[in-house]
Amino acid sequence: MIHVEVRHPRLARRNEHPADVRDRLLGRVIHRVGRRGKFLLVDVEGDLTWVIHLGMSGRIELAYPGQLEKPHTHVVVGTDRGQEMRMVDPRTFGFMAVYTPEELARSTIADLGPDALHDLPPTSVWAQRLAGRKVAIKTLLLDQRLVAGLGNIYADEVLHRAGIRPHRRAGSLTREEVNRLRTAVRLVLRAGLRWGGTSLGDLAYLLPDGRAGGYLDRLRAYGREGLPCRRDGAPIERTVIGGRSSFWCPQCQQ
DNA sequence: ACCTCCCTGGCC
DNA sequence: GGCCAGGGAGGT
Repeated sequence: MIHVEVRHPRLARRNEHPADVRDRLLGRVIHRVGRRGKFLLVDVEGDLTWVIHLGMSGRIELAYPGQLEKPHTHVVVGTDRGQEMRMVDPRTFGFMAVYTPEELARSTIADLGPDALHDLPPTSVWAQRLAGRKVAIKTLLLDQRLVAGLGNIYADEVLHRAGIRPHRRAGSLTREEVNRLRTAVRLVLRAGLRWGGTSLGDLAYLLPDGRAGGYLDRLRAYGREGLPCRRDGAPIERTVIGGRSSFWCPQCQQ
């Protein structure tokens, strides 16, 4: 059984009535915790789905009541087991929502694509969905409706691994390139997980035990403007695509 | 298929 | 002071 205290109403903004987050979860039992892409999906007693997204700067901590709270602790979830879950989010781009089945079906969660790690579509499906599209492939990789889970860092890493320029029109990719892209998604995400994810300089993201993830030192493109490409030594370039910084190698990415 | 906005904090 | 930042939605 849980009880929720939402201290910053902005984090409950996705519910029509922000108080629903507290009221609908009060005294309920959690049945199952799942994930699709970057969305945490929790099945709650009473046919409710509790959706949690960390946005850019959100993190979840476990603590015991009374332990010193970090700044920007905006939601506290108490349990009958003593431990509490705290959502800390300086920029408040994260959110929590509690949906009925009807609300869930109307929400953007319903449009989420297959999870990039566990339900990666076959190359033929990728090819179909890319065909005729004029949008930059980088933009499409970030569109969670195609495949759910890639963010700005991993999109750049995937494109570097696949040897494809981020500005390429999605529809211009050959079957061979689509296949390389799909393979790269698996490789890059698994490597990222194996190394504990990408903790950047600000250490906003850390592993649950407080250590920094080690993938930053293994990045091949993201954040490496002017540094030598780890495949061929050419200096990595930075451009803006769809409003997001994009890093790529002008030599090994076509 | 683009832009802008939502926020706070860190860095130059 | 201005610029930048792991994301996503909404409007043109």
